[in-house]
Amino acid sequence: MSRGEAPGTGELPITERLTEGVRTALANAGLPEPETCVWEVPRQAEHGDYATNVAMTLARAARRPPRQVAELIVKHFPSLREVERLDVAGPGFLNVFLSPAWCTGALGEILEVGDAYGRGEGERGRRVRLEFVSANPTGPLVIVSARAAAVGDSLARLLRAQGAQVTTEYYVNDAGTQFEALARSFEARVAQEFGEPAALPENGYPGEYLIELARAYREEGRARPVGAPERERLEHFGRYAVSRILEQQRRILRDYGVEFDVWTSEQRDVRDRHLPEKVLEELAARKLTYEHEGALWFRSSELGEEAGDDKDRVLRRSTGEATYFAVDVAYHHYVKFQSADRVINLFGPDHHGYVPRMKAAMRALGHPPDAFEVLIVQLVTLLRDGQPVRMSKRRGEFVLMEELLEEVGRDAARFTFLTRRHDSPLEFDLALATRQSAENPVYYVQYARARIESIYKQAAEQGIVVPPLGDIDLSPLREGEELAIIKRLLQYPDVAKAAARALEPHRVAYFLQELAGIFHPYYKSHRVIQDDRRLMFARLALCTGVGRVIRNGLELLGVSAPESM
RNA sequence: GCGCCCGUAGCUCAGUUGGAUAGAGCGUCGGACUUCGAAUCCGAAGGUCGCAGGUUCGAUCCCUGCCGGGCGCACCA
Repeated sequence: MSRGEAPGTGELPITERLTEGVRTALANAGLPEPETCVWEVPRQAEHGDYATNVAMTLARAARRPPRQVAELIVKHFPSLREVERLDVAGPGFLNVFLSPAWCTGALGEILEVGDAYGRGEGERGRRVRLEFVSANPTGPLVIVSARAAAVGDSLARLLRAQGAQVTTEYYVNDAGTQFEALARSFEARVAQEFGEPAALPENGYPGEYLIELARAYREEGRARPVGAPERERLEHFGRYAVSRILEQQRRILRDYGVEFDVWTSEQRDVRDRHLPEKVLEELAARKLTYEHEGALWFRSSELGEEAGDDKDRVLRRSTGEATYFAVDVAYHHYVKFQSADRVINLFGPDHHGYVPRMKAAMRALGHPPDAFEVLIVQLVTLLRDGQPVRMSKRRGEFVLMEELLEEVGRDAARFTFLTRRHDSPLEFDLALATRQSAENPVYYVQYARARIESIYKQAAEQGIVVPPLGDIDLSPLREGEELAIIKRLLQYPDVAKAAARALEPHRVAYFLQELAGIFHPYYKSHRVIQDDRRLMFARLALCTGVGRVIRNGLELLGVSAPESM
């Protein structure tokens, strides 16, 4: 049942057509309509290509046994060219068997849609603000940032592919105590560079990179603000260090394939615009603040069960200075929500205790509960030959994102991060990853695409002229494996859509592995290039479809799909 | 002590809003290159889904308790 989709975006995913069929059948049978109709791909072939439990969920409302509901659906199901047969099975499952002829025809549609295959409209009209990485500009990026960057960037791609308007953002904490600690540390390093005795401050940053930065500073012949007031000196050294460190971070991220639409400065875009003061007034006007012992508190514990925090939080210290929390609330309310109706943040696990107060604040300021989402990207435990590599910025020892990329490569790193759920901790063995890089699943997927290109190259060398894809007769595709591959390709739009909805890129990664996992054996046991021209062209078309979906899928993950490896 | 996340094959992890006989990769063992790329393929072994209850037609999934691991509980960020 087409709804007149815009050209180039393809037909509705197969499951949506089946759902339409079920709704029609229920209406014809005079039964109540379900809110949703969930389709799953059964593990066993005898259970069909798709199955739904809708009859079971509807049994109560229909006041009939599940199997009877299922039988009524079958009886009143409209005749769709997609469907060959409907079965009622087990306690009341509805099993759908797709029509082989329709499937091979659908391959033609996939080829026609091309790089738009798998795109959808589910998120059309939504403006999403997506923030990730946002590491403090106090040092180089480490491994967790690589994970967050992979997840965040892929989420942006997934949401955009579903029609959302996404702004990716890197928030720079270039103010506050950490900024000050950086400035003091750097000032000390510069002094040392000029041969003066200077000690790092108590909570300073001891890493090598500040020494290198100090050398660069001296070589540039900068005028040191010796004797200037402390505030000026810290501003001078802090700004210099932050801008250089950010430059480096941005370069590494770009090499990783991640570019941000917006780099927001806490100082310039929030504090200098006096947004914290403004938001305190707004919260006060809503009677959500109170004074206690000279500080201003937010009644975060009184905002209802779901939105509430376990205690109230300080917004303005007794010194008169706004807390990090207050600045963050202002930043979200005035900056992020000004240009978006959905705000998604990726945080590290050390910030998860921070989430309830932020949610409480967003809700207090009138944003719908689900408009503000936080995804916790769990830690990466780094191992080298089974031994944990401890990471601590304070102690100045860590494994850098740069080193990771050198050792295992961009594609392998991204794919590895994206084959895990973002909220599950991940163990990454560097030595193992390097040694096994040839067997890494990412190459398995990429190889399938490269192989397909290779077939075309081979065909060209033999002087075979392949007709335009649209002119190829696909009906010779009769093998079970061929049909299975096409059916898998047909699942792709549902996978892409579900991954975007659930904010789970790993679904795409697993799908691609499975697709490659049925393509490689097929390639091994069936010749593409052969004397039977009709069959050869049909198989070439099938290969093109596989390559197309692999490319589209890897694109969503930000992983390359080279023509040859 | 309180809160959040996590316990699935030797290891690293999937398991689609509760579905039918729990999967993949790596590792191990045994096979396959004179034919489109062997970064591949074929086969085998490997499980009390942490433990114990509960909810129902049905639980790896939901609820309760316990055990084990991670993280958080600032007028830090």
